[in-house]
Amino acid sequence: MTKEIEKKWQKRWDDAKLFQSDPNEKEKLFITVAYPYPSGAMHIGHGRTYTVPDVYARYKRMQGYNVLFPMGWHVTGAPVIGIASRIRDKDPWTLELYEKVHKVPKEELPKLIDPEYIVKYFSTEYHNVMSDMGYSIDWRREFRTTDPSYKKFVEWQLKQLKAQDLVKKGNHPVKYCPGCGNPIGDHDLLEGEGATINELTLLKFEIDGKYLVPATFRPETIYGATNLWMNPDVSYIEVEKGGDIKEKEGMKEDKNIEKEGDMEGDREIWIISEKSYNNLSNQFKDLKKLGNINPKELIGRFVKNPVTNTLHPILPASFVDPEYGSGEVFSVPAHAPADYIALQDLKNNLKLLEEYNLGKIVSKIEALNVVTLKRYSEIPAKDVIEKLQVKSQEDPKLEEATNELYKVEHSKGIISEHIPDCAGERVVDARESIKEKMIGDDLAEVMYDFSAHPVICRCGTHGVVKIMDNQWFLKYSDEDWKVKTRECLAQENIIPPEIRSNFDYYIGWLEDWACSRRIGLGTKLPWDSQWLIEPLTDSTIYMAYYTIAKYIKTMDPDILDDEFFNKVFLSEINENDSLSDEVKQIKEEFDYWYPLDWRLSAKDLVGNHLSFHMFHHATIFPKNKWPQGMVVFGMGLLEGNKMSSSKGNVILLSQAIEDYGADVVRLFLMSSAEPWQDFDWREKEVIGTKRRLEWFSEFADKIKEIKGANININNIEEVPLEREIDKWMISQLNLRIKDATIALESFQTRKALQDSFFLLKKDIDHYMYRTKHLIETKDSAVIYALSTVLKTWIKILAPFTPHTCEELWNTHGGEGFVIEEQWPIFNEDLIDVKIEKSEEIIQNIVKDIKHINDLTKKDAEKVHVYTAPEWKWKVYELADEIGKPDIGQIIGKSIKTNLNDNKKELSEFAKKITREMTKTKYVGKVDEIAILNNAIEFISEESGAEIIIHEDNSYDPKNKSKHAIPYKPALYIE
RNA sequence: GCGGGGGUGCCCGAGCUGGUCAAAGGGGACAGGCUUAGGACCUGUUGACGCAGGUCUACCAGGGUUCGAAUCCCUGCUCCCGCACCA
Repeated sequence: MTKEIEKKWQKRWDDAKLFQSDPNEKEKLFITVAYPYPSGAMHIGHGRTYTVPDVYARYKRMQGYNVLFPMGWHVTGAPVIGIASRIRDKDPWTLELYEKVHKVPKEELPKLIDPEYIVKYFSTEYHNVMSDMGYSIDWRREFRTTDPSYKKFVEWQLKQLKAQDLVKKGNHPVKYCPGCGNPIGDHDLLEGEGATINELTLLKFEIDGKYLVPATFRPETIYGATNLWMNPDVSYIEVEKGGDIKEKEGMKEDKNIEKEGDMEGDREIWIISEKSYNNLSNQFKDLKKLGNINPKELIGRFVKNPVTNTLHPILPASFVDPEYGSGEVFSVPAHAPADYIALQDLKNNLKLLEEYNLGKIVSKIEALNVVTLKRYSEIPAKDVIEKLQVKSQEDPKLEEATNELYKVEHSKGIISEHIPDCAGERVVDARESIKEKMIGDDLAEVMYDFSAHPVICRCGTHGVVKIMDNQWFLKYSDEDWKVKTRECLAQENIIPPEIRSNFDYYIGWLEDWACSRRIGLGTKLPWDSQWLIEPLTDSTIYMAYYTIAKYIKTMDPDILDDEFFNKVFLSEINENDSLSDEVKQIKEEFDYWYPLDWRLSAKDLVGNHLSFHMFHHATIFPKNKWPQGMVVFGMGLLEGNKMSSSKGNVILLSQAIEDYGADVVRLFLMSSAEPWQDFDWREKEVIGTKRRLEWFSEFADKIKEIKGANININNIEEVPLEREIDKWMISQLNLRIKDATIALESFQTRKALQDSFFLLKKDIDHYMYRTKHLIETKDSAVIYALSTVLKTWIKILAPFTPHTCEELWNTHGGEGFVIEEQWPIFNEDLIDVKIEKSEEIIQNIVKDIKHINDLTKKDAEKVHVYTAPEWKWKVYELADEIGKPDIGQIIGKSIKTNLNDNKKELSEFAKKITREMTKTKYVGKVDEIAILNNAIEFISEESGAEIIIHEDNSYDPKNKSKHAIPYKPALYIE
């Protein structure tokens, strides 16, 4: 039933072309949300992301804006290539994922061996589910990022950047699988997820004209080296470096290329572990394998320290990992707990000392201090080992000791006085300068390694760090560009505001970005066709493309040259231009919609997509075309756990629509959290949402029942309202409209619904409960109030639950589409705090009577009510004017204005009011007698007692009337 | 480490430009009403104490500012997120 209704309205909107937005005389609003990368089916997390802009778009249309809400598909990139090949290889994990989680039908599955088919299949899936959700998208502008005309657009953009000298050539390390011959991301890994690439410095220790090349994070500790470690049980090899220089050609082409050590060096022979060759050969491409070396022949011999020129012995150590670095370690016992303890172990290992005849050498080794630390001795490694009671090389606490010391030295360490050149410098600074100097003097090289081993590709091969060279980069490090981008940020609205400092941070932090790739779907670099444009780079200013997509999609791509895009996007129209009518129209459309008003996107894209978006707009477009606003989204949880397709912890959006209907899904997603917060899909609460929406649908029937006739919201019979409770209902309605409107203005969908749906529903419940004794009488004021509420309510909820609202609108006499109605405008005059107060007074009296009944364990038969006399109101007003609970002032002024002859009574009450005024806000005098009389039936019914309202205290046996306070009548219960 | 954001009642979560906050709303639990019955709906209870509408203790911990702090300031503890070549 629900489904039919939803389909019906979707078709009617479509037939009426409601969401096809073209330039007109109205004020425009252009909103986009990150276009999806369709490599899988849409789940409820995506549902939230795309519902928010739809709600906002619908809301703004009702406010009279001409809203453009388009959608496209970001299909460029590498992941689908991997997915396709895994499906081709019948990888069981992938097959199960696509069959069970993404629910791809059996007959479609084999077709997913084609990456193009994958994105086609899922972008169609996305399109269909978005339609089922009722999104108000202008589908005429739909496109994929592999469309020929889009490629032309991307090419134009890159050429713009190149012309502005914002593109350069360089090298970059990536995770790489030698087996597949491709770079690999985390999602391509069997093992080693989360491993990062660390930069190490490889130092050259000379022996016989060859080099041992241990790598380190801490080149400054070279001054504290005492020996080298090699693992006698590992195979080592000799490699020739720098013999072949054919790769130097690239440098001639581009003089801007940074000086790279591995290209400069002369021919050298290095000794490294056989296992590290795999990794190093991908970073130094001029590395050539020579012969094997027996480490046992080297142990006991001496190498030369590249900086101090001292000679260090080579010693055996089992802890040396042949896969890490070069499979060699230089030992700094003063500052590395592992080295310190390994040395201790060796000193005590007489057998080993004898085997290599090392006794004399080892006994002479003394730890050398490099770094001074407060509260540590000259040999901090020893301090830490003793503190944590590390027993041996094998002790697991050794790692903890190492981490602790590395951290402290990094953050607090100062280079000791006896170290030449950098004495007194902070460790962080000295580390950089020493590294730079050594590299400059050809005494060191930069190398990369994973933070954790092993890293294994899905194909089973061990991954390596490969230097991709002759890469193209966008110069996000360029200071002028950063300045412009910050300007762009400064003029944007950022929601939530806390994110602004994040953006600022990222703009500063971003360095040059590799914008070219070897594999994936995408556009070729216009000036270097061996490279594809990286998929974040091709999606920075695509919002501009939406504005003209409906025209250029069908145009011959050859026409779409630089001149065309320059005219459309960058030129000012003037009389002399000989633009064709077509180009002119396209340009006018772009100028109408741009700048973009709102860009919505997920939180994790702040550091890349969204920042790039600002970078590119800032440099390509003039200021008046810069984006105006950004809304950043939180994540989705499922029953408290993080949603993840790859772990199977998702509910597909199509499934949710099937189970609950689009409107329930929309309502839940919009009401359970604000867009930037994480929402949690809990089935129990979804069901609760469903019930409440049903209640809303049935509300009209309830009114009909009271009225005993059909309601026609187009023709509500107006009745003047006399009773407070009826005015109260209208007051609440206006209050809820007001709060919801303000909330929606800043995308607070949750607050908007909280006010306009959940709290308003409570108000209605209350009102109907409160007027239940009137309902049988077909009270015309009640019917009027409820009908008015219904009519407004349907409108307010229309952006959230559009199908339900259209249906209700349609079946209760509404004309046309409800989403074409004017958004309700609240009437400030009808929001009356005094009315609210009077209802509070009634509720409090009922509560108090019940409370007293409970305490006295008796049921009241008669309740006498006494209201506060005039002078007490005056005192309250006076206190309110003073504004703070200053008893002296309140009493003083009260006496001065002669409010009561009985000074004692006056001061007693003044004391009371100082306490009261911090609890209850003074909103002006209300006619308590009238209020009470209007509610006397209700109070009597609720309390089960006879209510007697006294205008004076002629009957007051227990002298209770003196307790009466404004807003708080005194009670005497019999 | 760098950067950002948090810690609220059984749970989730609002409030946080200081007083109307014992603290919204939802979920759960309990009681009552409606009803043949109810997981549906409505009403109420859900920190402690109190035989007259009140009092006390409370918003991570400790300190401070203030007539007054969940809300402002300092200190500590603790949790979450991002840190790149990837959408």
